[in-house]
Amino acid sequence: MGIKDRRARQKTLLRQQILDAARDLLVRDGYEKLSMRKVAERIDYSPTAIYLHFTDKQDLVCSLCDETFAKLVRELETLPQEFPDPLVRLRKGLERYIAFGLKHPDHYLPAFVLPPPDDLDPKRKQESMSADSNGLKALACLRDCIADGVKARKLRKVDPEVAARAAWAAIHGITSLLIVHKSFPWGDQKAVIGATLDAIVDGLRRR
Amino acid sequence: MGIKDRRARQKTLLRQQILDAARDLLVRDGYEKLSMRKVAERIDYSPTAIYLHFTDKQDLVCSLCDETFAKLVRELETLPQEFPDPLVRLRKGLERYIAFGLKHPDHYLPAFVLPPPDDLDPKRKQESMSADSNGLKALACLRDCIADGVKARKLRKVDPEVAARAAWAAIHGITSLLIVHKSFPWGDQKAVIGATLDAIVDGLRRR
DNA sequence: TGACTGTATTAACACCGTTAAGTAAGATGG
DNA sequence: CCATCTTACTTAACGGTGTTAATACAGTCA
Repeated sequence: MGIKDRRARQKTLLRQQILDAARDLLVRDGYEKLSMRKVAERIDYSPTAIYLHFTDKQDLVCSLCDETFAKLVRELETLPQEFPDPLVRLRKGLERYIAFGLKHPDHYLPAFVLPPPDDLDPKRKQESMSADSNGLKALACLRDCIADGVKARKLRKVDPEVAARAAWAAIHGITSLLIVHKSFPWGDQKAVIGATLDAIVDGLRRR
Repeated sequence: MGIKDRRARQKTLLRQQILDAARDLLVRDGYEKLSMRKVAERIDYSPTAIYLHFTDKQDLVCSLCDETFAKLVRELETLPQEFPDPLVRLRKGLERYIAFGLKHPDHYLPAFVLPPPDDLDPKRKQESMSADSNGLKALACLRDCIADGVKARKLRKVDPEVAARAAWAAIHGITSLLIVHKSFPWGDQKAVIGATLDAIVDGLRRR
């Protein structure tokens, strides 16, 4: 039954072609310029062909985002072996998160900043935020890091779940602001980033 | 020469009508549903009539945002007399900022979260981010509060400008995430907000 | 060979922001 | 009072969007 296989292979291949084209457009022209028609044109298919692989534009963008999440997670997962000390690991992890966002703004934007187009479809919501999604994996890295720090008595006895969300909020804040309001008079960007990181780490450090 | 006056009055009146209609649509149906045509329909004018009062959609939305900023600033400016102690004032101010965002998500979204549609026109950028804009006034409140705290030796000797931006980033992070990812499993929202505020305030407190 | 299956296309719908051209009413100057 | 001129406004249209329905066309299987 190799025929079905070949069909499936071709299908996933085209799917990846679509994803690649969309990502290209995203990186090159920015988020608001991305359109189904342009993606289709780039791969020499009719616009409707995309709908055989993605239910709609949001689905396409979500798939892109998931690839992005996966990439971010891959960068964060190696942290424990790189930095055994939970304190420096925390710092480095936060730094790496911000750097990732600033390096891939057009991925960060749809994944974290922009509101999901329709708040109505609950199926997709669950799916895009399910427990094993890459989106939550990244947060889990942070949570584990904090939990380790608490265990090692280097951090205060906080609820790692809550503290991770708060820390995430803070680094998301600086990341998204720097991306979205590029022309804001930030002064020394690195200083602002540093101050944010200091606040987070100092706020959690045991004293 | 009352005629010119009356004309001008009518003009600003219609302008305000447009703004009100747009705000209504924004609050009622959310940001992505806002369209020039719907605004026009709501005030019984043709879509193009709006262009006599606003150069384009971005201009309209920016004007809405500015009204929003003004409202926020009004809520923040009274803080010094309400809370003389810089430490509690800082805390209350941050709380109030977050509450404002959560209470008016459809104002907060275009004003702070969403990317300005085109990054090309430098004139409007300067205008919307000029030193005396309401957007910067809010940040100035925060900066002054921190500066007061440093002077009163209640806060560490930080650069108020940098610290204010970092603190802003943090509260913007939690505010925007709560708005944009409403269905995220936040657990106890208040706990996360509290943890963020604790981190900011504790990070700045003198010890 | 004929029916079936899945892939891809064309045409169309209902929107969108925005512009160009035209209209009609009211103010102004003679 | 009439002609002109200004201003407010509308209609029609352009080029774009996401998405759907109907259709053609290939390859697979009985």
